[in-house]
Amino acid sequence: MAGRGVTIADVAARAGVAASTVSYVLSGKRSISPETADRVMAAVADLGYHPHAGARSLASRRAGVLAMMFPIRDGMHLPVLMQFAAGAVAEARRHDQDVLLMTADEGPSGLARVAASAMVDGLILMDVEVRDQRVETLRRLGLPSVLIGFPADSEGLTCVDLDFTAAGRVCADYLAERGCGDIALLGAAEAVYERRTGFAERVREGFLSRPGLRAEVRPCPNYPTEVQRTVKELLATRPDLTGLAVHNEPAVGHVMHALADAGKRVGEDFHVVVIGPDEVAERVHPQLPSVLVPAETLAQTAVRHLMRKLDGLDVPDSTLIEPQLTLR
Amino acid sequence: MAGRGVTIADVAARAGVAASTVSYVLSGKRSISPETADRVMAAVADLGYHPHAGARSLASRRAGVLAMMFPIRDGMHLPVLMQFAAGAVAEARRHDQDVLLMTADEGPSGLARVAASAMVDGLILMDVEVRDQRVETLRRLGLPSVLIGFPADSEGLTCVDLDFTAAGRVCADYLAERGCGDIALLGAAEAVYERRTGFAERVREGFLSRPGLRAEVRPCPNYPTEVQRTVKELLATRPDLTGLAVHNEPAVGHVMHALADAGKRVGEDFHVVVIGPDEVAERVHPQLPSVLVPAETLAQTAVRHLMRKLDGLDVPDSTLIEPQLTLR
DNA sequence: CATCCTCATCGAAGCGCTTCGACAAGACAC
DNA sequence: GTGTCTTGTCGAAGCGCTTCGATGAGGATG
Repeated sequence: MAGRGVTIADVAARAGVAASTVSYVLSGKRSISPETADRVMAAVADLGYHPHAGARSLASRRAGVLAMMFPIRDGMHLPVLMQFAAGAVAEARRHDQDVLLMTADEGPSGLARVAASAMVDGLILMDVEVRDQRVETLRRLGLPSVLIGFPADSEGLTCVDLDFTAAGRVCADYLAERGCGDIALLGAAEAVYERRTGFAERVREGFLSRPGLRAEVRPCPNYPTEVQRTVKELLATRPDLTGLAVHNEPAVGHVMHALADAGKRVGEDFHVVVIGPDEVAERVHPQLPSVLVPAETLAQTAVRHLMRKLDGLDVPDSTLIEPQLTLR
Repeated sequence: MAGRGVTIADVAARAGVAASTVSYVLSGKRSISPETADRVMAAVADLGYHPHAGARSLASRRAGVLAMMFPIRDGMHLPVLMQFAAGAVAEARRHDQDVLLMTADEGPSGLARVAASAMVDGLILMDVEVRDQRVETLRRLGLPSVLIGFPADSEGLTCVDLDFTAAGRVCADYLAERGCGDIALLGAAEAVYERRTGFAERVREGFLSRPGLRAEVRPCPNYPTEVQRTVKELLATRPDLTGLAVHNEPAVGHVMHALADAGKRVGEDFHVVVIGPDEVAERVHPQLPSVLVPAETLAQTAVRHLMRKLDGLDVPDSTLIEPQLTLR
């Protein structure tokens, strides 16, 4: 009943077959008669057998483990990462894989280590930047991988990301439907723009793409006082503004405060929509509609793509996930 | 230079020694002459050798991997988990260990699986509850482990947690020092209290322990409208209240709003302190002081304790981490 | 100068699994 | 009844590493 120390030989002995037969029953790689298979499975259950992961990976050259490398860095929005991690683990388990956690500060050498030690079969790289050091190493290692985000040169890589253009567009649509003709997007902090120009650009593009609106995009710093100042300036220069999209998680609370100070009644004569995770939009007053990064879907997609690659199947080079608008 | 496929035999050949000698150089388990060691290390570097993790774990009965099982559940505060995860990975790497990510919904059978497959050497169980199903399995498996949180019966287990009593006390102290004589603690949602009575009790106890204050503790639901109602009721029944501690992350924004509605000027004639992560306290206006769960310290402590256990060393059964007050 | 240590190194066994080739035993054709 | 396929099973080799016992070369000792 206890699992510790039960080997395939024990199972074979109990079922009265050879060890290799047990292996074939478990992997299904050769046909085995139903009677034998039943006996083997019964023995497996009785003994609580689980194959030794190391032995298996040594013999089969498959570790049954995926690595997930995620960023730990200022300005990262942690809850989304966590949802992502949870989604990835759940999906990986459906494919009988486990997930090894790595952080970006291990850098390229971390990648080299797990690759060379055959510790993992594949890799998911989160929060990939336009110029990402790890990408070159990744190419060289030839370890199957999926990236979340797009590096400058995504040639030959498999990338998955939120469709930020669509996200921008969804926000503009939402505001337009509320009757706003004069709208603005309060963007991410400069630092984020610098790191990931592509993604900020795409949101801008989507936001400005709806015809018939006076729309503009402003970057916005993270510090509370500067958020307030930015909002005040915006309202001063655009007195007819009635709709605002905020794509800057830490700023949302302060934006709301500044709007209240300026006498705007959000949800009535003024409309705000957030691009960001649910918590941020829920924890302000009034609660706001939001376009969220569907972390779980992203994670699932990434893991599935990776599994397909491990199985030698084709996957699209680039996959964009539709944003979802949640009304509150 | 590429690492893939380089074996200990390759290193041995290049250094002109036996494979076992390479192994001893790398592990330090037998004395090797400096000259030989140098030659071996040079070969290792030249070839980019990393031992095959599976082979190593098979031969040495040590996987070099720690499992971290964390909860995915409503009401969990995700950012803290993430900080925790990051801290654990960082500390684990310092001990040359990797971290396998598991989620609580794998339950006891997940523990059995990783234990029996010798995939991990030890286990960190996060967010342990008073009545936790996994604890019994854990005892039976005999896998070295460290728990974050305290189950009802912690006999024979190694547990680490924030010192919640101290956290409650720190809040009361902060408010008292600001001249508040009449204070209250707005607690967590009922659900959390039900699951983890111990921890809520301890905060209460600490908060009420400071003599000379009129203090009370109220549970508080998560929904915005109910938060507002709770605050209103509180202010109505206790007109002289000038200090509030909030131990409920999603509620903080709404509490601030309700206080503003009631004409309280936070930071001036009224004081608020948060028990929770930095982000929550930073993203409201005005920013609030907070007592944070020192996730990183907790994670480090947990990993260190686990490593000591793996090395057969003694660790205290129970460790309480001091809370930290951050002023803003 | 023979004896006994110590130190550095080697060779071989074995960890638990997968996989390849071999091989009986039927099933089928002729 | 001989020959040819399948089908189900077995035995053995080998994955890359650690570890144990053995060995040989010097030093120290008497």
